[in-house]
Amino acid sequence: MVTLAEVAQHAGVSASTVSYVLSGKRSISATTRQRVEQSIRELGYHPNAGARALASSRSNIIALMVPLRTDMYVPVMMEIAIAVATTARTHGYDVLLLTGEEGPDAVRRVTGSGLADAMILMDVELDDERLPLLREAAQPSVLIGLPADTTGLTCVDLDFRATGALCVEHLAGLGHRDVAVIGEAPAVYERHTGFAERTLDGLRSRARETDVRLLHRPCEGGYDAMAVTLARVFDERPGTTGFVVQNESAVEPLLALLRQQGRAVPEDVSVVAICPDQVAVQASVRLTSVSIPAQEMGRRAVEHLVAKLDGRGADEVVLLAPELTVRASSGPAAS
Amino acid sequence: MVTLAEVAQHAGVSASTVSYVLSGKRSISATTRQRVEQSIRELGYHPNAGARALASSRSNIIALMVPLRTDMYVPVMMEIAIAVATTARTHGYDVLLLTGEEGPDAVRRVTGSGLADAMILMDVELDDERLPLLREAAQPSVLIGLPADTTGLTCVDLDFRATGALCVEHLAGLGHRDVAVIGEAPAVYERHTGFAERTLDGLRSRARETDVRLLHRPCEGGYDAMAVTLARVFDERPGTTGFVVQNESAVEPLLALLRQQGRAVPEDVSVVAICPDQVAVQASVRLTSVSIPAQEMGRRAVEHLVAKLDGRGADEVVLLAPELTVRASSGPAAS
DNA sequence: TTTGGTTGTCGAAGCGCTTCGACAGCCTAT
DNA sequence: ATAGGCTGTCGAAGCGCTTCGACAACCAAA
Repeated sequence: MVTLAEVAQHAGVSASTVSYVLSGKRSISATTRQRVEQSIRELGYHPNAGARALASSRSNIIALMVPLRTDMYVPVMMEIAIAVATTARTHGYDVLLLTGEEGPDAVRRVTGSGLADAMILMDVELDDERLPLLREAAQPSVLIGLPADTTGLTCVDLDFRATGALCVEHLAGLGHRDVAVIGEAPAVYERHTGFAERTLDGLRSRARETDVRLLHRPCEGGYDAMAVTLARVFDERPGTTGFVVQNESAVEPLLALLRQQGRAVPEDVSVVAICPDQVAVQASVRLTSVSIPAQEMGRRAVEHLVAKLDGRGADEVVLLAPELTVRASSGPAAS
Repeated sequence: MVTLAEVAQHAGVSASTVSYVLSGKRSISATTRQRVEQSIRELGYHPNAGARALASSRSNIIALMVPLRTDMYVPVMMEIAIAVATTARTHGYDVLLLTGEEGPDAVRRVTGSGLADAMILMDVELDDERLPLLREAAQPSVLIGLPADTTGLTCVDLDFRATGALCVEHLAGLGHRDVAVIGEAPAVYERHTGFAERTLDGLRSRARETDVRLLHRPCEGGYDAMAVTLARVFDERPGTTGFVVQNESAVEPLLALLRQQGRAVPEDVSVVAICPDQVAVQASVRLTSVSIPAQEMGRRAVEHLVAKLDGRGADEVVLLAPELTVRASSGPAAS
């Protein structure tokens, strides 16, 4: 294990000089810098992370809390996590992976131990237990998601209200009057996950404005659950011609069932999904969809955090504008 | 920020005593221990991670390298990652998330800086550039996956060879004579990912033994790619009655296409998938499948690592035995 | 009573780094 | 020539913890 002192000796300078070469916090003559850099390379020196953290009280680590459950949005979570990790690296940070399992304790542990300089939280509930801790914490944090009370917090999320509105608007514009919403699993609503409720909000308010009748049904993923839900939908509203699907794992089952019932997409029934683009283009019908900008969210979260760590940037709620891409699953309502 | 010294003062003991209470490395009288623990609680003390790492040269962090690409097995990767994180926590370790992006440099950075005490690598290629570094590293490591040369390494993986054999065996036992294998995307084979080749190996050798004719076709995920592939299969082997699918994102498209062509599953055609159980039961036909024990793999990897860190346990290759669950997608060959 | 072994506690050294103040050397303006 | 301001470098003090050796205090055996 090569140390700073050894590099200094090898280069014939003092330890502090080597440190300043590394950090760039004081000016160093070109010749000295080169000599030091040469020694670093020759000896294969890597600064010790612990020592650095201790001396500078900066760990250069960002903690990322991911939800423990894998009952929803797995690809989205993964994409966000990877975007966070790669973006963090470009700013010289590493990422610590925490699962939601520990809950508030994890926040205490991280803020108390100086393990991480900052935190990113995913899957935030409307009234999350962790929020008070974050407000008091010395370390900055960013939420991916939107809780009920955002004072003193910074959040990044898709504007799900606008997303809901956009979906209805699209279908209304095509002449659909009866629209069914296939929502997330009931459990998601029960734990008051913000995005699900906000989407519903957007759907409903725009439906009112455009004179669309809305039927909202939560739905577990999978074929069987979707079959039951779909039967109920057509039972209650036989004239349904439009679908908005928020549950990723209900999309393909829905398409299969519609096909099976002889309802053509998009001739008889239009489907709009809220899902990552990748899912939309891989489906058996290329789906008209509002994409979930997972990478963008991860990237933005890290950049906000880095700004805060550098003393720039203040608390702020960033809602990304939804974009609807028309593909092959939606068309004019049959009339 | 409360320090050890402050706790010591508050409890009326020396710093080292507090340290020994925390670590349990020396015996402490019950009364002293209680007094110290009381002070820790009252002051809300959390040991500083950096200081600890520096003094003990142990960071209590395990690095996890996940593949950057999300072109395959996303749910599996996610499940492994979460299993690693939760298992690590039960042993007092945190997990650092690294993406494959940096490649060998990431290994150097981690081993050089003492950032982590150990590493877990996913998505290992047959002849991975990172392997030589791992063999030399002071820190122990575990691979999830199986490279060509495993000397000096410890690996955990599903026995994909046996998995392939098991799939063929099941279909052969049902009387199928012409079996098509829908493989991973061509890129996966090109980069010599071990599991894909080993599966193929197992499929082929058992096919030879059971007198089954095999047709292997790599396939990008998605509906369109599957349609092209399927057309080719029936073109070349019209008598095909069995399918083994390794590419998760080809499963649902395959089922949809078969249905569309009027081929009933499992009456006309049997399908066996290699995928997580969750995917198998959520499909439009409940799939006969060999499950990928993602959680188990993550757990085993961590436990091996912890054993090594404790001075127990040696290098070893652990191949988990595959298990085939018969569901509704396979049945006797029509004859 | 002395000796020897435990048990529980303490003090001090040091892990490898950052950072502050000091200062030598030089250049420019007086 | 002198004062003042830069630049580039160094020494030393710590960051908060672990850990080693030392050593009182006690008990049991001789």
